[in-house]
Amino acid sequence: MEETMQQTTESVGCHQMNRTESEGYDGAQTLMRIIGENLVEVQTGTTNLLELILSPENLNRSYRQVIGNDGSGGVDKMGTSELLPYLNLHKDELIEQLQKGKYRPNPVRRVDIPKDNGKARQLGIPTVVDRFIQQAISQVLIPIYEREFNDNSFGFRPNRSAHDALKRVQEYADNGYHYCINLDLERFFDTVNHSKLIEVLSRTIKDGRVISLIHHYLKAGVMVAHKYESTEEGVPQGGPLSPILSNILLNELDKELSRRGHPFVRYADDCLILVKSKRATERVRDSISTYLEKKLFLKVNMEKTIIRDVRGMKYLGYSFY
DNA sequence: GTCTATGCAAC
RNA sequence: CUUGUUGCAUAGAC
Repeated sequence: MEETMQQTTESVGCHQMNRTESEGYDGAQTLMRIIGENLVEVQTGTTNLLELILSPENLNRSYRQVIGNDGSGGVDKMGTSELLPYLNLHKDELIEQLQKGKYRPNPVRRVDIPKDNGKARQLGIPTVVDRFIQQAISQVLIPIYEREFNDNSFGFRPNRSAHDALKRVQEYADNGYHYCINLDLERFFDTVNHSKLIEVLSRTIKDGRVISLIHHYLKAGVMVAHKYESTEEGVPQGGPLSPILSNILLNELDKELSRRGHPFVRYADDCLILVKSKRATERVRDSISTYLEKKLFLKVNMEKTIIRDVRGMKYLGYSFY
């Protein structure tokens, strides 16, 4: 075990780019330190973001996260156990391709899993190497976007739990917001509009190479029973990068709700809008639905979008009473 | 405070 | 070869 970790540090942490571009490498090191220690001062407009993603520290963290997540209880860790040998052989080539914008992600693997309600959830599972790279991207985007995200957004974010979200709903309810609209976005992950997401990303991320890499991940396609299918929309359910991408897009919804003065609580795609009067509920529901469809290109499921008194409302697995 | 390992939950 | 992010709990090592 300890030997494996030692190997890890050497293989993933070893940096061949250091020889050819020591200046860029040192810059990345510095940026890494700034992001880690002081979120406020990092310049998101940097064009050095890719170097930050490919820095040894970030890649090491990414490796350990990907390995650690696999159910390594004992028997089945075949997928991730192959990552270290692969990186030992190909990491220089991999990093070079990523730097030159030549890297092409592999299609995701389609796996259907049954949901509670009997329907199937379609997972899109990237290869271990792509999970590794996506994790590295995610780790750099998280501190950048944590500053931009809304205080009422709770899903997929560090130091924020579903319980925190419920407490926030309770606070609003106690302050006179007795009615709520529970928006249901139809197959949200599968219907994310690539152009819109890239547009929103580009406002903050100024390193075109990173934008391009993420775009390639969105378009990587999917293998369904040994047949390739292109992906024109959606983010893969199962990619390490997908949670933050979903929050980046839905942060636009948060901003719109704030602009209109509507209190809300959002956990991933599960959004609760709170209003004081019953009469306002349908008007708000309809205008926000129009916004989601026209501006964010997301479909609202009107049948499953429920309006009711907060008391008795079921949210994030709990009921209010 | 950092880090391993189980287990549960939300989406 | 059922993936992912996040949170909580328990045990243990510094």
